This record gives sequence, structure tokens and C-alpha cells, in this order.
Amino acid sequence: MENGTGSLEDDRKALSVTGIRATNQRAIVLEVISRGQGHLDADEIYRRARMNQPHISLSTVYRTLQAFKKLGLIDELHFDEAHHYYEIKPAFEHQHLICLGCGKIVEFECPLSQKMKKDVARENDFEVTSVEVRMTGYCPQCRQDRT
Amino acid sequence: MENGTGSLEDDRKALSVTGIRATNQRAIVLEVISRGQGHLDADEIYRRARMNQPHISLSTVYRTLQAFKKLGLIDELHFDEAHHYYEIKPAFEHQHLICLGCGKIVEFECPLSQKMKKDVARENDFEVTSVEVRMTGYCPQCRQDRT
DNA sequence: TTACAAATGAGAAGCATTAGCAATAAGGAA
DNA sequence: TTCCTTATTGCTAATGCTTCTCATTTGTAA
Repeated sequence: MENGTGSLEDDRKALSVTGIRATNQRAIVLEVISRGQGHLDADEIYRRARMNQPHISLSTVYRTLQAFKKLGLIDELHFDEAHHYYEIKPAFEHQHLICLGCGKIVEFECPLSQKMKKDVARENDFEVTSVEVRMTGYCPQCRQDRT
Repeated sequence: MENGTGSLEDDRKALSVTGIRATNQRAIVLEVISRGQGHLDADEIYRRARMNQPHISLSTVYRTLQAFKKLGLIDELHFDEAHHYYEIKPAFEHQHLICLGCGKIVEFECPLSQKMKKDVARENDFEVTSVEVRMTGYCPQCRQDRT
């Protein structure tokens, strides 16, 4: 959990490039999300951030998340009804497959989604800015447990 | 708004077939969703239901929605962060395209999503139970207004 | 018609998220 | 460096959607 300061500096630099103030809180939130293997919700980010910065507030986490989202640094995902999840904007477009049994999330690439996007844009005369594909089902383990 | 009782009877019948009790409240909620051109949120359903049944409670609407979802009568959609939207389970699978400008929702059929589903299921050894494709962008009007 | 479980209404409670505001800290200017 | 301005923070209260509780009512099968 503590390789910390070095890459926090990198996070600060990344932030100042974007034009917003590079605060410790923001650096830590960015760091947490980067290390977080994607798919952390606000509360989990808060909990992890507090390990480095015990006084960070939940409001700040939420505000930071909004800011990052607006800057395009992160993506906000809507997996279930209750929470949002955040991940660093991925280098390659990918989609999500969610196990209804254990909640495991699998990312997959989806070349078809690009074609789909073009088709839909043309047919509806839309400018399409994002495509989110979300499949749910049961992973091998959970399928076994169910029988 | 008042062709009412006749098709409410149909709704009651549809409900008893499913095994749950056919109450007025449930019949009206089902009726409202059927007429609702898809994409109503709980509060809108509540407001419309009250026109027929002024004392229906919001709790009942939510409970009914859950029940219908479990029965597979309706689909619950996650368009934005704040609400869920409900639509009668469509006869043909379709997906949604949402205008970020005016909120308009366009449904489109998507043959590719079936192929996608099979591909993903095979590659990840998942049993895939649902595919939700959600595109966002700008419709012709809003695109014009933005310039 | 009766009996019993299921469903309802009304309001309180629960959660994630947002807003308000005084205190603090970042970043540029002197 | 020091100062100034203003964005940002922390705390707390508020909001809004959704769920829960429980006394009362209603549907259904006998």
C-alpha cells in the first residue's frame, strides 16, 4: 500500500497538466483509482484514500470524482442500481460482463461495438459519443454452485 | 386517459395468470406502464396511477415494480444515475440511444448484439442472461442548436 | 361467507450523493 | 519568500430515490 509518495508526485503532475489545482486529496484519489483494478465505488475509494490521508472527507471524494469525470480522466460505470463505479479511462475501449452470482466483473473487448456505433449513428442521424455494453449472467463457478 | 376499465380487466387477467394476486393497484401500474411508451420512472408511474386511484401509495408502486420485474413482465433500465426507468418487456430485443441534449430516447434493434452475446458467452464461459447496449450522443436538433 | 395469507397505505428509515459555508491551502504576483 | 486571491476542503445538514415497518385491508381458496 506504500510505494506511495513517488507515484503520488506523478499524480500531482498529471493533475496540474489538466489545469485544476493539484491537491493531495486529488492526487490520492487518482492514485487509489489507478491501483484499484477498476471498479471501485465512492465509498471504497474513500476508505482506501483515508489510509494515506486520514482526514479526507467523503464530500471531497465525490467532488473529485465529478471533477475527474468532467476532465475525462475516469469513467463512471452503472453496474447496479445502488452505486456507481469508477475506473481510469481505459486505453482501449472495453465492455463489462457481470456475474449475478458473485458479482465478479469481467472486461472484454468488443470490436463489434464499433461497427454497431457506426450503424446506429448513421441510421438515426445521431452523433454518438459513447457506447456502453453491459451483459449479465453466471460465471462457471456460480453456475456449478447453482446445480 | 380514460379508456380505463376495460383494459384494466385485461390487466387483472394477465396478473392472475402469473400467480400473484390481481389487485387494483397492480392492474393500474401495469396499465400505466403499457400505455407509457416505455421509459417511465417510478415517480411518473405513481403520478399517472393516482389519476385512477388517488390513494395508491408510492411504496406500492415500488413494490409492484419489483414484483413485475421478478415476474419478467417489465424491464428495468439504468439510463442515468438518479432514476430507473421501466418498460413492458419488449417482444423484440432492442437497445437504447439517449440524447445528452434533450433526453430523447430512441430505441433501436440490434442484430449484432445477439452475435456479441454468443461470442462473449463462449470466450468467457459465461451463461449470459442479458445484454444491455446504451449509447449516448446528440440528436440532429440538439446538434444544430449547439452550433 | 369465512379464514388466512398476501398486499396496501402512511410514514419513518436507509443510503448514496449533493449543497452550504466557514476555514484552509494552491499558485501566481510582488 | 511573502502576500493575495480564489479554488478547494471538511464538516454537517439536506436531498432524493428507494426500502422497510406495521397496523389495516383485500384477494382467494375452501
